[in-house]
Amino acid sequence: MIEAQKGTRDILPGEIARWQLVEAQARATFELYGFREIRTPIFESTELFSRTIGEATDIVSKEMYTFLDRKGRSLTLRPENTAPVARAVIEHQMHRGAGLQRLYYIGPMFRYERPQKGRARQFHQIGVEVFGSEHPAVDAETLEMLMAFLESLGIAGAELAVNSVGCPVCRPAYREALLAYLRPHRDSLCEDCRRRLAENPLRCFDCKVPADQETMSAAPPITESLCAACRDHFARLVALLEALAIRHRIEPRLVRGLDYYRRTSFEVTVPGLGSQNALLGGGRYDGLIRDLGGPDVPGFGFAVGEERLVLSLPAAAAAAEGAPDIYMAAIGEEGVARALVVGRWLRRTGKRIVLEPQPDKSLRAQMRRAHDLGAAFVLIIGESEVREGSVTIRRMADGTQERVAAQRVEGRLREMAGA
RNA sequence: GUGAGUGUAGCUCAGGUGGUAGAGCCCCGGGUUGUGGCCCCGGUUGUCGUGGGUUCGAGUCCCAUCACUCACCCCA
Repeated sequence: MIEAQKGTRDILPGEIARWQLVEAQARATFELYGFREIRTPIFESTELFSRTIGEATDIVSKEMYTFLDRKGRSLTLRPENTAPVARAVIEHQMHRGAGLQRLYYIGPMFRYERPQKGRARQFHQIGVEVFGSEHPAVDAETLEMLMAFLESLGIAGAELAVNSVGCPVCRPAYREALLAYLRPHRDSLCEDCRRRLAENPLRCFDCKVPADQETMSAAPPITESLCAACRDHFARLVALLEALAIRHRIEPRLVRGLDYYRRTSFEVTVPGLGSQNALLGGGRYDGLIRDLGGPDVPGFGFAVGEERLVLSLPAAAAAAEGAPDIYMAAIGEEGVARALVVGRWLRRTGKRIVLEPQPDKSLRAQMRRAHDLGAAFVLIIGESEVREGSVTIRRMADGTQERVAAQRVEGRLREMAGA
Protein backbone atom coordinates (compact mmCIF):
# COMPACT_ATOMS: atom_id res chain seq x y z
CA MET A 1 0.00 0.00 0.00
CA ILE A 2 1.26 3.45 -0.88
CA GLU A 3 1.11 5.79 2.09
CA ALA A 4 1.82 9.46 2.70
CA GLN A 5 5.55 10.13 2.99
CA LYS A 6 7.27 10.47 6.34
CA GLY A 7 6.66 13.88 7.80
CA THR A 8 3.70 14.62 5.52
CA ARG A 9 0.04 14.06 6.20
CA ASP A 10 -3.48 14.54 4.92
CA ILE A 11 -5.60 17.22 6.53
CA LEU A 12 -9.01 15.56 6.48
CA PRO A 13 -12.46 17.19 6.25
CA GLY A 14 -13.04 16.53 9.94
CA GLU A 15 -10.33 19.00 10.95
CA ILE A 16 -10.34 21.38 8.01
CA ALA A 17 -12.67 23.83 9.79
CA ARG A 18 -9.85 24.75 12.17
CA TRP A 19 -7.47 25.45 9.30
CA GLN A 20 -10.01 27.51 7.43
CA LEU A 21 -10.77 29.50 10.57
CA VAL A 22 -7.10 30.30 11.15
CA GLU A 23 -6.52 31.30 7.54
CA ALA A 24 -9.67 33.42 7.29
CA GLN A 25 -8.78 35.21 10.51
CA ALA A 26 -5.24 35.85 9.27
CA ARG A 27 -6.47 37.39 6.02
CA ALA A 28 -9.07 39.52 7.77
CA THR A 29 -6.63 40.80 10.40
CA PHE A 30 -3.70 41.46 8.07
CA GLU A 31 -5.82 43.30 5.55
CA LEU A 32 -7.00 45.58 8.36
CA TYR A 33 -3.40 46.77 8.53
CA GLY A 34 -2.89 47.23 4.81
CA PHE A 35 -1.24 43.91 4.01
CA ARG A 36 -1.89 42.19 0.68
CA GLU A 37 -1.37 38.58 -0.25
CA ILE A 38 1.52 37.35 -2.38
CA ARG A 39 1.93 33.81 -3.70
CA THR A 40 5.39 32.73 -4.74
CA PRO A 41 6.53 29.40 -6.22
CA ILE A 42 7.00 26.31 -4.07
CA PHE A 43 10.50 25.78 -5.47
CA GLU A 44 13.25 28.25 -6.15
CA SER A 45 16.88 28.31 -7.18
CA THR A 46 18.91 26.60 -4.44
CA GLU A 47 21.22 29.59 -4.33
CA LEU A 48 18.41 31.87 -3.11
CA PHE A 49 18.31 29.98 0.18
CA SER A 50 21.96 29.06 0.62
CA ARG A 51 23.03 32.70 0.23
CA THR A 52 20.42 34.31 2.46
CA ILE A 53 19.78 31.81 5.25
CA GLY A 54 23.46 31.00 5.65
CA GLU A 55 25.59 28.06 4.51
CA ALA A 56 26.41 27.09 8.08
CA THR A 57 22.83 26.90 9.34
CA ASP A 58 21.13 23.56 9.86
CA ILE A 59 18.46 24.49 7.33
CA VAL A 60 20.94 24.90 4.50
CA SER A 61 23.51 22.32 5.53
CA LYS A 62 21.21 19.37 6.11
CA GLU A 63 17.50 20.13 5.85
CA MET A 64 16.79 21.27 2.31
CA TYR A 65 14.92 19.26 -0.29
CA THR A 66 17.28 19.93 -3.16
CA PHE A 67 17.19 18.28 -6.59
CA LEU A 68 18.38 18.76 -10.14
CA ASP A 69 15.79 19.31 -12.83
CA ARG A 70 16.06 17.86 -16.32
CA LYS A 71 18.37 20.64 -17.44
CA GLY A 72 20.70 20.18 -14.48
CA ARG A 73 19.59 23.29 -12.54
CA SER A 74 19.76 22.97 -8.77
CA LEU A 75 16.33 23.66 -7.31
CA THR A 76 15.07 23.55 -3.72
CA LEU A 77 11.63 23.19 -2.17
CA ARG A 78 11.31 26.37 -0.12
CA PRO A 79 12.27 25.84 3.55
CA GLU A 80 10.96 29.32 4.45
CA ASN A 81 9.40 32.15 2.51
CA THR A 82 11.12 35.40 3.44
CA ALA A 83 13.86 35.02 0.83
CA PRO A 84 11.40 34.10 -1.96
CA VAL A 85 9.23 37.12 -1.15
CA ALA A 86 12.30 39.36 -1.13
CA ARG A 87 13.29 37.88 -4.49
CA ALA A 88 9.83 38.67 -5.87
CA VAL A 89 9.97 42.24 -4.55
CA ILE A 90 13.26 42.82 -6.36
CA GLU A 91 12.23 40.99 -9.52
CA HIS A 92 9.08 43.08 -9.90
CA GLN A 93 10.65 46.31 -8.63
CA MET A 94 7.93 46.50 -6.01
CA HIS A 95 10.07 48.70 -3.78
CA ARG A 96 10.07 51.53 -6.33
CA GLY A 97 6.57 52.72 -5.58
CA ALA A 98 5.90 55.28 -2.90
CA GLY A 99 5.52 54.08 0.66
CA LEU A 100 5.87 50.64 2.16
CA GLN A 101 5.18 47.19 0.77
CA ARG A 102 3.22 45.06 3.21
CA LEU A 103 2.80 41.45 2.09
CA TYR A 104 1.47 38.26 3.62
CA TYR A 105 1.51 34.64 2.52
CA ILE A 106 0.02 31.30 3.55
CA GLY A 107 1.48 28.08 2.28
CA PRO A 108 3.57 24.93 2.64
CA MET A 109 7.29 24.86 3.48
CA PHE A 110 9.65 21.87 3.38
CA ARG A 111 12.50 20.80 5.61
CA TYR A 112 14.08 17.37 5.76
CA GLU A 113 13.89 16.66 9.49
CA ARG A 114 12.91 13.86 11.83
CA PRO A 115 9.22 14.47 12.56
CA GLN A 116 7.89 14.93 16.08
CA LYS A 117 5.12 16.82 17.80
CA GLY A 118 4.60 20.14 16.03
CA ARG A 119 7.24 19.36 13.42
CA ALA A 120 6.84 17.90 9.96
CA ARG A 121 8.72 17.75 6.67
CA GLN A 122 5.95 19.54 4.88
CA PHE A 123 4.52 22.14 7.21
CA HIS A 124 2.63 25.39 6.70
CA GLN A 125 3.46 28.93 7.57
CA ILE A 126 1.41 32.08 7.73
CA GLY A 127 3.81 34.96 7.39
CA VAL A 128 4.05 38.68 6.76
CA GLU A 129 6.82 40.93 5.45
CA VAL A 130 7.12 44.71 5.50
CA PHE A 131 9.60 46.36 3.13
CA GLY A 132 10.79 49.92 2.97
CA SER A 133 11.20 51.28 6.49
CA GLU A 134 13.62 50.77 9.32
CA HIS A 135 11.50 52.80 11.70
CA PRO A 136 10.85 50.93 14.95
CA ALA A 137 7.17 51.86 14.60
CA VAL A 138 6.99 49.24 11.82
CA ASP A 139 8.27 46.63 14.25
CA ALA A 140 5.85 47.78 16.93
CA GLU A 141 2.78 47.98 14.73
CA THR A 142 3.43 44.59 13.16
CA LEU A 143 3.89 43.03 16.59
CA GLU A 144 0.68 44.68 17.73
CA MET A 145 -1.09 43.17 14.71
CA LEU A 146 0.40 39.78 15.47
CA MET A 147 -0.84 39.81 19.05
CA ALA A 148 -4.28 40.96 17.90
CA PHE A 149 -4.34 38.03 15.47
CA LEU A 150 -3.51 35.51 18.19
CA GLU A 151 -6.04 37.08 20.51
CA SER A 152 -8.77 36.91 17.89
CA LEU A 153 -8.21 33.15 17.73
CA GLY A 154 -8.41 32.80 21.49
CA ILE A 155 -4.83 31.48 21.81
CA ALA A 156 -4.15 31.16 25.53
CA GLY A 157 -0.85 31.62 27.31
CA ALA A 158 1.04 33.25 24.44
CA GLU A 159 4.26 34.93 25.57
CA LEU A 160 6.13 37.40 23.42
CA ALA A 161 9.91 37.58 23.90
CA VAL A 162 11.88 40.31 22.13
CA ASN A 163 15.57 40.99 21.72
CA SER A 164 18.02 42.76 19.46
CA VAL A 165 20.69 40.69 17.78
CA GLY A 166 22.62 43.73 16.59
CA CYS A 167 23.93 44.39 13.12
CA PRO A 168 27.11 43.72 11.13
CA VAL A 169 28.70 46.63 12.99
CA CYS A 170 28.21 45.36 16.54
CA ARG A 171 27.52 41.66 16.32
CA PRO A 172 31.09 40.54 15.52
CA ALA A 173 32.35 42.41 18.55
CA TYR A 174 29.74 40.78 20.75
CA ARG A 175 30.61 37.39 19.38
CA GLU A 176 34.21 37.95 20.44
CA ALA A 177 33.13 39.12 23.88
CA LEU A 178 31.00 36.04 24.33
CA LEU A 179 33.79 33.75 23.16
CA ALA A 180 36.17 35.44 25.58
CA TYR A 181 33.76 34.65 28.40
CA LEU A 182 33.13 31.07 27.29
CA ARG A 183 36.67 29.89 26.54
CA PRO A 184 37.65 29.46 30.21
CA HIS A 185 34.49 27.38 30.73
CA ARG A 186 35.05 25.24 27.67
CA ASP A 187 35.81 22.01 29.50
CA SER A 188 32.65 22.17 31.62
CA LEU A 189 30.35 22.70 28.64
CA CYS A 190 28.36 19.87 27.09
CA GLU A 191 29.44 18.29 23.84
CA ASP A 192 26.86 20.21 21.81
CA CYS A 193 27.95 23.53 23.28
CA ARG A 194 31.59 22.89 22.50
CA ARG A 195 30.55 22.38 18.92
CA ARG A 196 28.42 25.56 19.05
CA LEU A 197 31.47 27.43 20.27
CA ALA A 198 33.06 26.92 16.89
CA GLU A 199 29.96 27.30 14.75
CA ASN A 200 27.74 29.87 16.43
CA PRO A 201 28.44 30.62 20.09
CA LEU A 202 25.20 32.61 20.43
CA ARG A 203 23.34 29.31 20.25
CA CYS A 204 24.78 28.23 23.60
CA PHE A 205 22.01 30.37 25.08
CA ASP A 206 19.50 27.79 23.84
CA CYS A 207 21.17 24.85 25.58
CA LYS A 208 18.87 22.80 27.81
CA VAL A 209 21.62 21.27 29.99
CA PRO A 210 21.18 22.77 33.48
CA ALA A 211 24.89 23.23 34.11
CA ASP A 212 25.29 25.08 30.82
CA GLN A 213 22.28 27.26 31.51
CA GLU A 214 23.96 28.31 34.71
CA THR A 215 27.15 29.14 32.85
CA MET A 216 25.19 31.11 30.26
CA SER A 217 23.19 33.03 32.84
CA ALA A 218 26.40 34.82 33.82
CA ALA A 219 27.42 35.49 30.23
CA PRO A 220 27.46 39.09 29.00
CA PRO A 221 24.08 39.96 27.40
CA ILE A 222 24.08 41.19 23.82
CA THR A 223 21.99 44.20 24.76
CA GLU A 224 25.07 45.72 26.42
CA SER A 225 27.22 45.33 23.34
CA LEU A 226 24.94 46.97 20.81
CA CYS A 227 26.23 49.87 18.75
CA ALA A 228 24.59 53.27 19.29
CA ALA A 229 22.23 52.92 16.31
CA CYS A 230 21.04 49.44 17.29
CA ARG A 231 20.71 50.41 20.93
CA ASP A 232 18.58 53.40 19.94
CA HIS A 233 16.37 51.30 17.63
CA PHE A 234 15.74 48.74 20.34
CA ALA A 235 15.01 51.36 23.02
CA ARG A 236 12.47 53.08 20.77
CA LEU A 237 10.81 49.78 19.92
CA VAL A 238 10.47 48.86 23.57
CA ALA A 239 9.03 52.30 24.35
CA LEU A 240 6.46 51.90 21.57
CA LEU A 241 5.47 48.44 22.80
CA GLU A 242 4.95 49.95 26.23
CA ALA A 243 2.84 52.73 24.74
CA LEU A 244 0.73 50.11 22.92
CA ALA A 245 0.46 48.06 26.12
CA ILE A 246 1.81 44.99 24.33
CA ARG A 247 2.81 42.48 26.97
CA HIS A 248 6.35 41.35 26.27
CA ARG A 249 9.51 40.12 27.89
CA ILE A 250 12.94 41.40 26.97
CA GLU A 251 15.01 38.29 26.48
CA PRO A 252 18.70 39.02 25.86
CA ARG A 253 19.34 35.31 25.41
CA LEU A 254 16.94 34.98 22.49
CA VAL A 255 18.92 34.20 19.35
CA ARG A 256 17.40 33.31 16.01
CA GLY A 257 19.07 30.95 13.64
CA LEU A 258 18.93 32.57 10.23
CA ASP A 259 21.84 34.69 9.13
CA TYR A 260 19.81 37.54 7.67
CA TYR A 261 18.30 38.77 10.94
CA ARG A 262 19.41 42.20 12.14
CA ARG A 263 18.41 44.13 15.23
CA THR A 264 14.90 43.14 16.29
CA SER A 265 14.41 39.44 16.91
CA PHE A 266 11.40 37.89 18.62
CA GLU A 267 9.36 34.79 19.17
CA VAL A 268 6.07 33.79 20.75
CA THR A 269 5.92 30.64 22.82
CA VAL A 270 2.79 28.89 23.92
CA PRO A 271 2.20 26.00 26.35
CA GLY A 272 0.96 22.61 25.18
CA LEU A 273 3.18 22.20 22.13
CA GLY A 274 5.58 19.74 23.67
CA SER A 275 9.18 20.62 23.20
CA GLN A 276 8.47 22.69 20.07
CA ASN A 277 6.96 25.51 22.08
CA ALA A 278 7.79 28.27 19.59
CA LEU A 279 4.56 29.20 17.86
CA LEU A 280 6.19 31.77 15.63
CA GLY A 281 9.36 33.73 15.15
CA GLY A 282 10.56 36.71 13.24
CA GLY A 283 12.61 39.82 13.15
CA ARG A 284 14.20 42.54 11.10
CA TYR A 285 16.33 41.79 8.03
CA ASP A 286 17.61 45.12 6.78
CA GLY A 287 20.40 43.73 4.63
CA LEU A 288 18.50 40.99 2.85
CA ILE A 289 17.31 42.84 -0.24
CA ARG A 290 20.76 44.24 -0.89
CA ASP A 291 22.37 40.85 -0.35
CA LEU A 292 20.11 39.57 -3.11
CA GLY A 293 21.38 42.23 -5.50
CA GLY A 294 18.61 44.76 -4.90
CA PRO A 295 18.75 48.25 -3.44
CA ASP A 296 19.20 48.97 0.25
CA VAL A 297 15.63 48.33 1.36
CA PRO A 298 15.02 47.36 4.99
CA GLY A 299 12.55 44.66 5.99
CA PHE A 300 10.68 43.20 8.92
CA GLY A 301 8.55 40.09 9.22
CA PHE A 302 7.47 36.96 11.01
CA ALA A 303 6.24 33.46 10.25
CA VAL A 304 3.69 31.50 12.27
CA GLY A 305 3.75 27.72 12.23
CA GLU A 306 0.22 26.90 11.10
CA GLU A 307 0.26 23.32 12.47
CA ARG A 308 1.33 24.66 15.85
CA LEU A 309 -1.30 27.37 15.70
CA VAL A 310 -4.04 24.83 14.95
CA LEU A 311 -2.76 22.66 17.82
CA SER A 312 -3.02 25.66 20.14
CA LEU A 313 -6.56 26.59 19.17
CA PRO A 314 -9.11 26.26 21.97
CA ALA A 315 -11.27 23.16 21.50
CA ALA A 316 -14.38 25.28 21.11
CA ALA A 317 -12.87 27.09 18.14
CA ALA A 318 -13.83 24.23 15.85
CA ALA A 319 -16.49 25.93 13.80
CA ALA A 320 -19.69 24.01 13.15
CA GLU A 321 -19.44 21.71 10.15
CA GLY A 322 -21.69 22.66 7.28
CA ALA A 323 -24.71 20.41 7.71
CA PRO A 324 -26.92 20.17 4.63
CA ASP A 325 -30.28 21.93 4.52
CA ILE A 326 -31.87 19.09 2.66
CA TYR A 327 -31.20 15.39 2.19
CA MET A 328 -32.77 13.80 -0.86
CA ALA A 329 -34.11 10.33 -0.10
CA ALA A 330 -34.86 8.79 -3.48
CA ILE A 331 -36.15 5.28 -4.07
CA GLY A 332 -35.85 3.54 -7.40
CA GLU A 333 -34.14 4.77 -10.57
CA GLU A 334 -37.05 7.07 -11.41
CA GLY A 335 -36.93 8.55 -7.97
CA VAL A 336 -33.23 9.29 -8.32
CA ALA A 337 -33.80 10.94 -11.69
CA ARG A 338 -36.59 13.12 -10.24
CA ALA A 339 -34.49 14.01 -7.20
CA LEU A 340 -31.74 15.23 -9.50
CA VAL A 341 -34.17 17.66 -11.14
CA VAL A 342 -35.71 18.89 -7.88
CA GLY A 343 -32.28 19.27 -6.29
CA ARG A 344 -31.02 21.31 -9.20
CA TRP A 345 -33.77 23.91 -8.79
CA LEU A 346 -33.53 24.11 -5.03
CA ARG A 347 -29.78 24.63 -5.13
CA ARG A 348 -30.39 27.74 -7.20
CA THR A 349 -32.18 29.16 -4.16
CA GLY A 350 -29.03 28.63 -2.11
CA LYS A 351 -30.01 25.41 -0.33
CA ARG A 352 -27.25 22.97 0.53
CA ILE A 353 -28.49 19.64 -0.76
CA VAL A 354 -27.02 16.17 -0.43
CA LEU A 355 -28.08 13.55 -2.94
CA GLU A 356 -26.64 10.06 -2.68
CA PRO A 357 -27.87 7.83 -5.47
CA GLN A 358 -28.62 4.55 -3.73
CA PRO A 359 -32.02 3.62 -5.15
CA ASP A 360 -31.95 0.12 -3.61
CA LYS A 361 -31.32 1.29 -0.10
CA SER A 362 -34.22 1.14 2.33
CA LEU A 363 -35.91 4.38 3.25
CA ARG A 364 -35.04 3.62 6.83
CA ALA A 365 -31.33 3.54 6.01
CA GLN A 366 -31.63 6.76 4.03
CA MET A 367 -33.40 8.47 6.92
CA ARG A 368 -30.68 7.35 9.29
CA ARG A 369 -28.10 8.79 6.94
CA ALA A 370 -29.99 12.11 6.75
CA HIS A 371 -30.11 12.23 10.51
CA ASP A 372 -26.38 11.54 10.84
CA LEU A 373 -25.60 14.35 8.40
CA GLY A 374 -27.75 16.72 10.43
CA ALA A 375 -30.03 17.64 7.54
CA ALA A 376 -32.86 20.01 8.51
CA PHE A 377 -35.25 18.55 5.92
CA VAL A 378 -35.57 15.34 3.98
CA LEU A 379 -37.28 15.28 0.61
CA ILE A 380 -38.65 11.82 -0.06
CA ILE A 381 -39.23 10.78 -3.64
CA GLY A 382 -40.43 7.18 -3.80
CA GLU A 383 -42.67 5.19 -6.08
CA SER A 384 -45.94 6.91 -5.19
CA GLU A 385 -44.40 10.39 -5.42
CA VAL A 386 -43.04 9.53 -8.85
CA ARG A 387 -46.47 8.29 -9.90
CA GLU A 388 -48.29 11.46 -8.87
CA GLY A 389 -45.55 13.99 -9.54
CA SER A 390 -45.21 14.99 -5.90
CA VAL A 391 -42.54 15.24 -3.23
CA THR A 392 -42.82 14.43 0.49
CA ILE A 393 -41.23 17.07 2.70
CA ARG A 394 -40.22 15.99 6.20
CA ARG A 395 -38.99 18.43 8.83
CA MET A 396 -36.49 16.47 10.90
CA ALA A 397 -36.69 18.61 14.03
CA ASP A 398 -40.25 17.53 14.88
CA GLY A 399 -41.09 14.88 12.32
CA THR A 400 -43.94 16.77 10.67
CA GLN A 401 -44.27 16.01 7.01
CA GLU A 402 -46.54 16.55 4.05
CA ARG A 403 -46.77 15.60 0.43
CA VAL A 404 -46.95 18.47 -2.09
CA ALA A 405 -46.95 18.82 -5.85
CA ALA A 406 -43.42 19.13 -7.24
CA GLN A 407 -43.94 22.74 -8.37
CA ARG A 408 -44.91 23.78 -4.85
CA VAL A 409 -41.86 22.32 -3.08
CA GLU A 410 -39.82 25.51 -2.91
CA GLY A 411 -42.63 27.63 -1.47
CA ARG A 412 -43.84 25.03 0.99
CA LEU A 413 -40.28 24.38 2.14
CA ARG A 414 -39.88 28.07 2.90
CA GLU A 415 -43.11 28.09 4.91
CA MET A 416 -42.17 25.01 6.88
CA ALA A 417 -38.69 26.37 7.63
CA GLY A 418 -40.14 29.63 8.86
CA ALA A 419 -42.81 28.01 11.02
C1' G B 1 22.06 11.76 12.29
C1' U B 2 21.26 9.91 17.89
C1' G B 3 18.02 7.76 21.85
C1' A B 4 13.48 5.66 23.91
C1' G B 5 8.51 3.73 23.36
C1' U B 6 4.64 1.50 20.34
C1' G B 7 2.84 -1.70 16.09
C1' U B 8 -3.75 -7.02 16.93
C1' A B 9 -10.75 -5.39 12.74
C1' G B 10 -12.17 1.07 9.33
C1' C B 11 -11.51 3.53 14.75
C1' U B 12 -10.21 2.90 20.27
C1' C B 13 -8.14 -1.18 22.53
C1' A B 14 -8.21 -6.45 25.40
C1' G B 15 -5.42 -10.89 24.63
C1' G B 16 -0.56 -13.40 33.02
C1' U B 17 3.73 -17.99 32.71
C1' G B 18 3.63 -20.24 24.07
C1' G B 19 -1.94 -24.13 22.26
C1' U B 20 -3.59 -21.27 16.45
C1' A B 21 -7.97 -14.17 18.00
C1' G B 22 -11.92 -10.90 21.16
C1' A B 23 -14.80 -6.34 23.00
C1' G B 24 -16.87 -1.54 22.24
C1' C B 25 -17.75 1.91 18.38
C1' C B 26 -18.73 2.02 13.12
C1' C B 27 -21.18 -0.40 9.03
C1' C B 28 -25.29 -3.71 6.89
C1' G B 29 -30.15 -6.22 7.43
C1' G B 30 -34.49 -6.97 10.40
C1' G B 31 -38.20 -5.74 14.49
C1' U B 32 -41.61 -0.86 11.29
C1' U B 33 -44.08 -4.47 2.91
C1' G B 34 -41.91 3.72 2.71
C1' U B 35 -39.80 7.01 7.55
C1' G B 36 -34.26 9.34 11.74
C1' G B 37 -32.72 9.74 17.25
C1' C B 38 -33.52 5.35 22.20
C1' C B 39 -34.14 0.03 22.44
C1' C B 40 -33.96 -5.24 20.81
C1' C B 41 -32.32 -9.34 17.32
C1' G B 42 -28.93 -11.00 13.60
C1' G B 43 -24.63 -10.28 10.39
C1' U B 44 -19.71 -8.58 7.92
C1' U B 45 -14.83 -7.01 9.14
C1' G B 46 -8.09 -9.47 10.58
C1' U B 47 -1.62 -11.53 5.65
C1' C B 48 -1.98 -10.37 14.69
C1' G B 49 3.61 -4.32 10.66
C1' U B 50 7.20 -7.51 7.56
C1' G B 51 11.02 -11.42 7.17
C1' G B 52 13.64 -15.15 9.57
C1' G B 53 14.72 -18.26 14.00
C1' U B 54 13.50 -21.45 18.52
C1' U B 55 9.35 -25.04 19.24
C1' C B 56 5.14 -30.60 18.08
C1' G B 57 2.84 -25.65 18.13
C1' A B 58 4.45 -18.32 18.14
C1' G B 59 -0.21 -12.62 18.61
C1' U B 60 2.73 -14.40 22.89
C1' C B 61 10.01 -16.01 23.13
C1' C B 62 14.72 -14.46 20.09
C1' C B 63 17.02 -11.73 15.88
C1' A B 64 16.59 -8.48 11.87
C1' U B 65 13.83 -4.96 9.21
C1' C B 66 10.02 -1.27 8.28
C1' A B 67 6.49 2.23 10.06
C1' C B 68 4.55 5.46 13.69
C1' U B 69 5.14 8.39 18.24
C1' C B 70 8.04 11.22 21.62
C1' A B 71 12.72 13.36 22.87
C1' C B 72 17.88 15.27 21.34
C1' C B 73 20.08 18.44 17.40
C1' C B 74 17.55 22.56 15.20
C1' C B 75 13.54 25.25 14.12
C1' A B 76 7.69 27.37 12.53
